[in-house]
Amino acid sequence: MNVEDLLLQQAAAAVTALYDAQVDEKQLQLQKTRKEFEGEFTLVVFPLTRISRQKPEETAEAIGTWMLENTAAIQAYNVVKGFLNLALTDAFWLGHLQTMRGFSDYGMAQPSGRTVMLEYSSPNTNKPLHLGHVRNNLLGYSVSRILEANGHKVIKANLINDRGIHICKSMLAWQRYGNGETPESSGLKGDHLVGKYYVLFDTHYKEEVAELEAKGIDNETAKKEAPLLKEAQEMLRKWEANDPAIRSLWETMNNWVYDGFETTYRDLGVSFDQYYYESNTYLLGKETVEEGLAKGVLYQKEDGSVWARLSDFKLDDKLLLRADGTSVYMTQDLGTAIERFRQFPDLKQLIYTVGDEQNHHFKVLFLILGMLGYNWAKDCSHLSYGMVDLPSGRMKSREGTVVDADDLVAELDEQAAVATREKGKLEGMSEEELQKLFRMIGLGALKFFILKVDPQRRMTFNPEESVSLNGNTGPFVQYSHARIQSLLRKIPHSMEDAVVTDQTLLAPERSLIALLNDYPRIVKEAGTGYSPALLANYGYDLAKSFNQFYNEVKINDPQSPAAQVHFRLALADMVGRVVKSCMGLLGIEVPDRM
RNA sequence: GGCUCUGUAGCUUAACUGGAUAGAGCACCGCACUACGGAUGCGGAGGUUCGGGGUUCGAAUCCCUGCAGAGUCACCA
Repeated sequence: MNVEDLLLQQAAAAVTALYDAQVDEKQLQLQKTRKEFEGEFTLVVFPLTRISRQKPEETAEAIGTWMLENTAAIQAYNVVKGFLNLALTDAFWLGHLQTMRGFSDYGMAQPSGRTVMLEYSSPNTNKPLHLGHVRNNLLGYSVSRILEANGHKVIKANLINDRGIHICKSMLAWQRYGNGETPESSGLKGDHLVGKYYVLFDTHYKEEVAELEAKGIDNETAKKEAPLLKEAQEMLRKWEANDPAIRSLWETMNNWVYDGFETTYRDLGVSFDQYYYESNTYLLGKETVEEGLAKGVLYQKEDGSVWARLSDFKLDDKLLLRADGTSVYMTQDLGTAIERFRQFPDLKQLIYTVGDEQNHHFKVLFLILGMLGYNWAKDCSHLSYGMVDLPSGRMKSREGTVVDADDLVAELDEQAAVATREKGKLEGMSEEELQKLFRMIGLGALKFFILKVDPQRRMTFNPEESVSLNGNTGPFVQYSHARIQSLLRKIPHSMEDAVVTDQTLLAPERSLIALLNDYPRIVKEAGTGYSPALLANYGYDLAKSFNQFYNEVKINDPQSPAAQVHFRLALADMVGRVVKSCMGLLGIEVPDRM
C-alpha cells in the first residue's frame, strides 16, 4: 500500500474511533504539506468538523493524537488552523526509498490491457512543417509515451492529407515554373522544394487577380475566375478521374515531401506506428453516408446534397456530401474513424491531437458517429491545443510568415553548441558525440519550453528569446542529471551496501524522498489529463530540490560515516533515474555529461 | 449576433480541480560556496489573480454580469 492510502485509512479509522462515524472519501482531503510548514502530508479537516461538531483546531488535534498513537510510520504532527500536518519517521522514509529503488521501472503502471490510438501531426503535403506542427508533434509524442507509462498499448497514427486543391496548386506551379527541378538538382529538402512552389502559385495567382481587377472586375469574381485557379481545379478533377500523368506527378512530388517529413520527424525525435492517407480514406466515408441516408439518420436536400441534422444539439446542420456527390473533410473523417475501429477491433480509445480551431469540427464528428449508431463514438476524444503565434502575429504559410521546423532545429543546435562549448565539460568527446549532445540540449530546451505550458493555452513564441537554457528549462533538468552522473562516476561506491535504515534525515533529504514518492501519482495524473505539463513541472521540482540538497550537503565528506555517503549516493542515483524517466515521457533525453 | 476558449508580478508561467501568507523562472538588486560540476544555491524587490457582484468556514478556481483578446458557426482542410 502506498503512503497516501495508509494515511487516509488511518484518518478514517481515527474519525470512526473518535466520533463513531463513517466518512466517505470526499471528506478526507490529503495533500502535500507546503514548504513553510513541518511535515510531509496534510489532512484538511474542515470537511470533518460537521462530524466532529468541534472547532477545526480541536478536530485536527484529536485526529492527530489518535493517528500518532496508532500509526507506527508517523513521527509527529502539528496543527495550523484546520490543517493537520503529519511528519513521517526517518525509518519509514528510508525503507520507502529502498522500496522505490527496487523497481526497475519505478513509476510505470502495470499493463492495463487497453489499446489506444493517438493521432497526431497530420500534415498537408504541400509545404514543410512549421512551428505549429512542432507543438502538435511534441505534444502528441509525449502523450503517447505517457499513455504507455500508464500501461496502455498505444498506436501512434499519422493521417496525411495528401490530396485536394492545395496539393494541385503546388503541382501546377511546379509544372509551369519548375523547369524540372528536383530535390537532387536543387539540393533542397523535398518538402521545402514543394513548399516553394506552393508560395509561387500564390504569388502568380495574386498577380492574375490584380490584372483582372485592373480590367474592372470586382475582387470576389476575380478571385474565382483567375486562370491559375481554374487550372488547379481542372487538375483536381483529373486527379479524381485517375488521369495517369497527373497521378504520376502527384506521386513524385508527394514522395519528395515524405522524404523531407521523415527527416524532420527524426530530427524532432518523434515516430509513428500507422500512416493513413486521405487519398485512400476519403472514399470510405461516402458509403457510410449512403448507409446513414438509407437508415433515415441523415437527410437529403432537393439538390441531392446529404446532411446531418444537428438541431437537437443546438448546432447548425452539417453537410456530408455535396450535390455533385463529392465528399468534404467531415466525410473522410467519418470513414477514417470507422476504418480504424475495424482494423483494430480491440481499440478502446481514439484520440485526435489537433489544434483548437477544430474544436467544433470534432464535436460534430463525434456526434454524427454516435447518430450513425457506432457506440464507440463515446470513446473518441479531441486533444485540443492552442495555436502558436509569433510576436508579429499569426503565422501564415501562404505568405511565408512561418517559423520553419527545420530552421528552428538548426538554430537550436547552434545555440546549444555555443552555450555548451562555453560552459560544458566536454574533454575527450568526439565531434560526433558533441553534435549528438548539442541536439539533445537544443531539443531539450525546445520541448520543455513548449510542453511545460498547459496545451489549452495559446502561446506566443519568440524564436530569439523564447528558448532559454537557464532557470525553469530543459537544460536545467538535464544539467542536474549530468551532475548526478558525475557524482556517481567520481565517488567510489557500490550500490549494494547502500541499504541503510538508521540514518537521521536532514530536511532536504526528506523532501527529496517525499518528492520521489510522488512520481507514480504524477504519471497517473498526466495520463488521465493528457498533460505533459505536469511531468515537466515535476521534473523541474525534482531537479531543483536535488540542487538544493547538493548545495547544502557535502556528499563525499570525509567526516561522514561510509554508510551515510552511500545512502546519499543511493538517493542521488534514484533522483537521476526518475529525472531520466520523467524527461523520457516528454521525449527529452538526458546526458551523462554536458 | 450565437456558441466555445483565454485573461495571474514588466515578460514566460504554476497552483494537487474549492484549501494555509497565490508558487516558480527570466530580467533587476544583493549575497554564498574555492568544489562531489557556478547551466548552482540563498535573499531582496515586484500581485486589487481583467473589473463588479454572489455562493461559504475558505474563491485565481464555482455562479451571475461587464470588459478585452482569440477561435468557430464554410459545399476549405
